[in-house]
Amino acid sequence: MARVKKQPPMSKDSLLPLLASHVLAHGLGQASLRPLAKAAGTSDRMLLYHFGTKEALIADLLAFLAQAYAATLDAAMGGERARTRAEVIARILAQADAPQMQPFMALWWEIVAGCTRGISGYQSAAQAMMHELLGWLEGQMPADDHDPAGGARYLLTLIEGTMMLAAVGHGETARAGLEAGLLAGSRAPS
Amino acid sequence: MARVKKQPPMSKDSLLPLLASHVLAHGLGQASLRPLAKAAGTSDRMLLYHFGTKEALIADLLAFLAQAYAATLDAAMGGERARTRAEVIARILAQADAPQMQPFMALWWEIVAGCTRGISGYQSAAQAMMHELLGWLEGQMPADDHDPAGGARYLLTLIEGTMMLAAVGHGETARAGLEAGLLAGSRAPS
DNA sequence: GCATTTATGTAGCAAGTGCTACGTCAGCTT
DNA sequence: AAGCTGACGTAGCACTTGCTACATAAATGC
Repeated sequence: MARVKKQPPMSKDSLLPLLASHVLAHGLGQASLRPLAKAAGTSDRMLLYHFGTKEALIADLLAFLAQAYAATLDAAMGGERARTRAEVIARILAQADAPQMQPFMALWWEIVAGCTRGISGYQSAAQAMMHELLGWLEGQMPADDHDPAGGARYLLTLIEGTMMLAAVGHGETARAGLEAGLLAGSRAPS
Repeated sequence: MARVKKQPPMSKDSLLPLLASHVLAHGLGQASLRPLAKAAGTSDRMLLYHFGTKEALIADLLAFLAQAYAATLDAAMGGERARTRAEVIARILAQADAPQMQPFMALWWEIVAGCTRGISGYQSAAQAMMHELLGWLEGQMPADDHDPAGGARYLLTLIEGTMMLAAVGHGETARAGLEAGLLAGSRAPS
């Protein structure tokens, strides 16, 4: 008799990737137990069995997503160093526009919104992602940069501002601003 | 007989301020008809009667909030011009930290998140708010600034990046970045 | 072999969701 | 006076929400 294949018994670790991809596709705010369960091939009952609470599930999920984000960043990391700060920004914005990053971007603003409402899991996940990005940025700074640490923070601020403006349809505004600010600033101002 | 005082018959215009203050206090994502109605002193039935649909209500509400935001900005506008870009930023960040702006900030990220999910009302409200802020910024630029238009866009990008980092608890990162970038850039870099 | 733990299914509950059906009562027109 | 329309209240519907009660089947320990 062909026995029904017993899949290895479904743990948090096996569920999280499925849940994560569903959240990346459909958003965090609309994530409720039954749809999540269907996406993972189980029932809401089982999600609560494994995670205890929806809140705990979301917290675990955010931690997992932060780690997935770090991995995606690492994968996109390659290439030699940029030579100017403007070049660093250009590269990163190109990366951020890549389709593989889009779901993360959409998710990101939901996380930021959650932070302002004071939910603890959100705040720690957001800080982890920012920390990761900042570390990556420092590594990307030009070799001859004076103050790479401060510069990375400065560029991070510019980048996040640009992403936000892009998210609300003011991408052109940000691009014009970078043009006027960074390039004018990096050239010798007479 | 003391007649029951007929209050002027409750229109969109009389409802919107009440709805807006409820949303500013409790968030946009959790706003459902019955709580909104209670905050406005009516029933869900009446909200739908006046606005037709929850979606339409939210759209009207966002438009109203954008206008309220503009008014709040105008009220905070006073004073003479700043002398350097760094001073402009410092003033605006001080304004943004003011308690009266806090509910708007909390709301703002929900709007941004909504934009990335493609809801039309969100996008137009967000663009209106950004347009307003950009206009205000241009008026605040130092009198002797070369390229005030481009500079305002640059500063807007920096400001929004700073606000986001602050929202997720990386406010220090942004402050350090501004210190390293703007101040170092405005001084003659030898 | 037997008992306990672990993993899973089925049903359901109380609360909340947007929205509708239907009745009522005032004011207005004719 | 009759009829109509706009403004409101009361009930309710179908559905979703997070979560629980209960049963069971398999794995595991002794």
